Parts: sequence; C-alpha cells; structure tokens
Amino acid sequence: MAEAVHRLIAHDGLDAATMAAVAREAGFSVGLVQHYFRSKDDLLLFAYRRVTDDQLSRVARLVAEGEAAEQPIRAILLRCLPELWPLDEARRGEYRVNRAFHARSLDNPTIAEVARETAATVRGQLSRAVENGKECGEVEPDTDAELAAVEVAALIEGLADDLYREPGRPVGDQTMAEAAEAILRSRLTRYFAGECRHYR
Amino acid sequence: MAEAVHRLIAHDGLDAATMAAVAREAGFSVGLVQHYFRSKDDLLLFAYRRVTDDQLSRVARLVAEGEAAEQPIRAILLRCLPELWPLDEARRGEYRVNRAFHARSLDNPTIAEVARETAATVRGQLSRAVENGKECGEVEPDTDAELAAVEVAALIEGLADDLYREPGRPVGDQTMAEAAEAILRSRLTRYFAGECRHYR
DNA sequence: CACGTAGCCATATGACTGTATGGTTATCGG
DNA sequence: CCGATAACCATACAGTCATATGGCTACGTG
Repeated sequence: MAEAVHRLIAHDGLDAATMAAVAREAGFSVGLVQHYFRSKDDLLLFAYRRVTDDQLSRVARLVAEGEAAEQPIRAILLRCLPELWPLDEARRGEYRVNRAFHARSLDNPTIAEVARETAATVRGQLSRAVENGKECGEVEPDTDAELAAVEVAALIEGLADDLYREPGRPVGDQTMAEAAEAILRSRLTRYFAGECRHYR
Repeated sequence: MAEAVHRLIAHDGLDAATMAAVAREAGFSVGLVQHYFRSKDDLLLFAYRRVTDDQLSRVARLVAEGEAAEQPIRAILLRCLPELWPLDEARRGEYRVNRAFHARSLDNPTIAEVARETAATVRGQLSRAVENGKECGEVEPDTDAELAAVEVAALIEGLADDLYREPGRPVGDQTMAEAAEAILRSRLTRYFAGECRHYR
C-alpha cells in the first residue's frame, strides 16, 4: 500500500493519493486499506516514513561500502550525498514525494516532525563526518563541524531543487548534474583538504 | 483577493484557499471572485506571481539602495539575499506560500514555469553580480560566474528551509539565523575577496 | 463445537469542492 | 434617456472525498 501511495504521488501528486485511488493502485478494496490504517493521515505518514527511511538507508549503505574500501571521508561523502539528488527517474519520483510531503509538513505537525528528524539525521551524519575528518587529519582542527554540516546539507537540498527543475539546462559547458557535483566537490574539498593519516 | 489567498495559504495551507474561503476572507461573494478570475487556477497563479514579484522587487530595492550608497557588491548581496529568508512572521508566511506553490508546481506546468522564471531571475542577478565583481576587482577574474550563481542560489534556498524548520535551534553558540548569515557571508567573502577599485 | 478475531469487501453517508446559472444593481458613453 | 457593460450576488449542480456501516469468509483457541 505504501508503494501504491508512492507511485501515485510521484506520478500525479499528493491530491491523487485518495483512499480509492490507493486501494485501486494496490489492488485491494477501500475497506482493506481502512483496515490497516486508522485514517488517511496514518497511511500518508507511514508512506512518508518509508521513503525517508529508504533514502537514509541507501546513504548508510554507500557510507559502509566506502568505509570498507578504506576510502577517504571526502570521497565517501561525494559518493553518497548525490544519492539524495533526483538524478534518475526513480529518484525524481522520490523527490516529488518528498516535496509533496514537505508542503504538507507546513500544516501537519506529525509530518513536520518526520521531516525535521530526517534533516537532523543528515546534518548529524555530516557533522560526525567532519569530526572524524579532524581526527584522521583530513579536516583542519579548528573547523566548526556543526556549521559545516548545516552548509553542506543546505547546499544538497538547494541543488536538488535545481536538478529537478531543469535537469537538462547547461551550466557553462557542463550539464546541470555535472555542475552540481562540481559544486559539491569543491565545497567538500574545501573542508576535507588534508590527507587521511590512518589509511596509507 | 490575492492578499486573501496569501493570508489563507500562509495560515492554513493551500487546501484552505477554496473559492468560498477566499471570497469570505476578502469580504466578497464567490460570484465576484469568479467574475475576476476565470478559474481557481487563474486565481492561484495570480496570487503566486504577486508573491514572487513582491520578493524580487524588495530585493531589487535593497540592491539599488546599496548601489546608491556605493557599497561593495559583497555587502549588497549580504544585505539583500537574506530578504528571501523566513526571518520574521511576514516572511515566514511568504515562505509557506512559496513552498505550497512549489509543491503544486510538480503537477502544474504554469506554476512550474513561474517558479523556474523566479529561480532564473535570482541566478541571473547573482551571475551578473559576479561578473560586475570581476570588472571592479572584487572577484578573481577566472571565477565561473554561472557556477557561483548556482551555488549561492542553492545555498540560499537550502538555508531558508532550515531557518523555517527550526528558527530557534542553536548552532554552536549562535542562533540559526546568525549561523545562516555567517555561512552566507563566508561563501560571499570567498567569491568577493578583493577590493572594489571604483569607489574610494 | 463455539466463538472471537483478523482479513476482506461493497456501499451508504454527509461534507466539501469548483463551477454554472440566472439574476439585480450600478455606471457610463451615445 | 437607453442600452450595454461591468460589478456583484445567492444558489443550484455535479462530482469527489474520507469515513462509517454492515456483512462476508476463514481460522486458531478455549
């Protein structure tokens, strides 16, 4: 059912995700959807949580892979953060779902709380990455980790909007996707400028 | 009527802006609203345009003031860009309206076009600011103006989200607003590092 | 066997929605 | 003065929505 909600919102917007439409899309009756979800808000909240959890766990997997391969933190971040960008049709759908719920979070405290938690998680991971970087020598010791985390998180979000809006627009002689990655890389390179002294 | 739409969306979300509610809020009858707007979409589009025009003209005014006072470009940008942030109740309302329409732009091409134009305008102004900075010596001549504009625009947008979500959260020993300004300043100072050779 | 509970469904209900209709009043150019 | 056009209104209409209702299986437990 959550997948049905995802598909409907990604394809036709939040308003398309009515109880009847969700039931039809999932191949069940309206009654069954009601059986599992006390109200429509419950259903939407569940679906939203699923999307954010999905994104965060994909990022976590990429981080783990990078750590296993003993890559520098800078490289790991540069690999995992664009996972949050709408770079293919699946993630463009995810973006649409996210933005739809983002709007709903303006009036729905429960959804706002999920959005807040998700943002805090990303920021927390970034902040921890910077702190780790200080320990291993990639980052200057006097860097404000929290401030850097806020900046990079904001940058990611803002670039996601641009990427969605005009994926094909050229920026100079690059594609928008290349430009976004270049911007992210230059920012990360600024914070993670040193060499890790643990791995070789 | 556009003001009524603004108030309703800012206070209770896009769904609250029904024809009946708008008419009541504006003190007119439903029929009159219909008299001036062919359809609800027309009404919403008009209201959205008004909000974005408002924001852009406020920014333009601040830019003009800064230019009149012969301030360096860096200072002008640092003064006018936070105008787009939800730093007081009025601009928080504006933010809510913007985000509501942002979500609607996912399904409504006309609204998407307005959003695209607005983003392009901001980017264009930023890009021009960098080019001007090159001429007057504030900016390194080999800076990619377009790339810098994309980065700063994305940063502004992303920070706006954070500012709205948790205006009171402390970042280190600063408020969120101070942190956002510090981040913006450091980014601007990086691009506009030189002295303007025209004034003084 | 009984029986409660979970899974499952079709349909009724009542509240809202945007828009259409058919009007009245006022303004103003010829 | 006359007629057209704009301003303005109440209400009807057709549709959609979330949710409530009542009933149907099937199954595990006492």
